[in-house]
Amino acid sequence: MTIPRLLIVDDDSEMRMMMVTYFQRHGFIAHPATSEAEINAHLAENRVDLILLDVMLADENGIEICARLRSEEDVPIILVSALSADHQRMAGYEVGADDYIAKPFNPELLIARVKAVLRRVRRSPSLSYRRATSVWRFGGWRYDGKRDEVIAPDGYQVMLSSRETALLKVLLANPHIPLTREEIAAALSDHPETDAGGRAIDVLVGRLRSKIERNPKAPQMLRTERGTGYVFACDVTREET
Amino acid sequence: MTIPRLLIVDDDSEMRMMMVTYFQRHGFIAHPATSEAEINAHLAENRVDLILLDVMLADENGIEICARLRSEEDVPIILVSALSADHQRMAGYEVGADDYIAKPFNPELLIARVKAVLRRVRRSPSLSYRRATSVWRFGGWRYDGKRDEVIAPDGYQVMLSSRETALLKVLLANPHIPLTREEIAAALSDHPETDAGGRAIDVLVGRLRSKIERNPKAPQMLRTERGTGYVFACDVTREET
DNA sequence: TCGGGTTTGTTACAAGCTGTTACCAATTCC
DNA sequence: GGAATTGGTAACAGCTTGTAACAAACCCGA
Repeated sequence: MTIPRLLIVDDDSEMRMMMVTYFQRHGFIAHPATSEAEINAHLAENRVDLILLDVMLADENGIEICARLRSEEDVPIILVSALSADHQRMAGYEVGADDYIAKPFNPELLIARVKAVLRRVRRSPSLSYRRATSVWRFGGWRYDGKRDEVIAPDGYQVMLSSRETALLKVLLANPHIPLTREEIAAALSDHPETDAGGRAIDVLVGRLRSKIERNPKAPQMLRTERGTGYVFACDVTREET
Repeated sequence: MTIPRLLIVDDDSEMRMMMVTYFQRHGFIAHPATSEAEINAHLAENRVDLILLDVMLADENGIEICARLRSEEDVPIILVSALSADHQRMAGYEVGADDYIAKPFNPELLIARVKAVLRRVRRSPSLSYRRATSVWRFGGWRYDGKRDEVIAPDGYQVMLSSRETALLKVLLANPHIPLTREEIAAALSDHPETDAGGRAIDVLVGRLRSKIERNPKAPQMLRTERGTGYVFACDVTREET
């Protein structure tokens, strides 16, 4: 039995890190996130068994995020919220949450409920959830997630390294959404903090550009958002297979 | 989608019948019960999708009943109780309950939570019993565990060494799950530590690739997860024989 | 028991991947 | 305009992986 992988989504950094370390101490693999973009970025590259989602994020609504995730994913979601009125709980269950836990919560009870949901899911010998990789199209390009093939508009295949592919997946999961280097690094690696300081992401972006941009000097798709990070300025369609 | 069948267990007859009729009005099939004996009798004759079990029965303990049921059945159980202290809830989750709802409860919320559990159950394909399945299929290939035969998509038989076969079996048992060299070594041998240091797994993987990959230089199934190990990126089905 | 073929692990080397650094260009801010 | 900040990228070094070649171990029939 593999170790359960959780994604902890909360915009209060203290609470977020508290939960992450608490779960890690109890034998889970736990990653932090703060926004829908980060969730998507993380799901694009990582296996996740369960998402603990705070309902009140800075300027996003956990209920809506939950609804959107559920409309395409099957990943278990437990909503966490200071709002404990019945109608608010109902709203959570209606968008497909597996459980709804009120803050403040008893940490042990939280773990028990997480385990209860995981137990139910784990019955099937299925693997951890990972965003369905099928075929993606963007600006004439084609990425086949199953074969890991990137096909240029002219039909030729382009070879990407695994890291470049991972970056591409993160970008495809967040078209038109500016991503900071930190967000990208967090989605790409299991040790988000180690990447701090270096220019690894910049170089990686440069390498991907050199392979998928017609003119890497004037990137059309993988654009720089000066002072912020990068944006994948390209419409993306996902094809079910 | 069939109509969910519930079993309502409560010794307070008014509460019991209230719940039964309430659920029936909301499109469920609901049967009443009052004791462990009745539960067993009902389970012996009927399909049940979920049991709503009151924790405090006349002279029986819902927690213990839940534990006993769980030890032999996989039926979802939601505990209902006037006891709402954290340690009492914990006790419920510990014996395998899927949820624990305090009395008095909001009926709508109860239905929402029942649905949440049922949704999860439906989704996960029913556990396939460990029958002696000996034929596996993966990406056009066929592996007959009984005869130890590996048949290529073109119908030709490929000869694998025993070690290669063992590796294949490990991979077939863990499709889509990244395995470290250590995990593979541990699964293959009884002396995991002896393999440390060497490149035995790498070479073994290379040899298997050369036999089952169409293009061993660009493996489709037995992929490398750089920095981690290997993944069998291939859907696997087991055939009953 | 011997002798050949087969299987398996080890080693060594080549190739490829990735992060870091350093330097330069572009942009922004006074 | 000039300084400061930010981003691009070439070059490099360290590390990981693939695999050929070799040797030891194993198997099996004569």
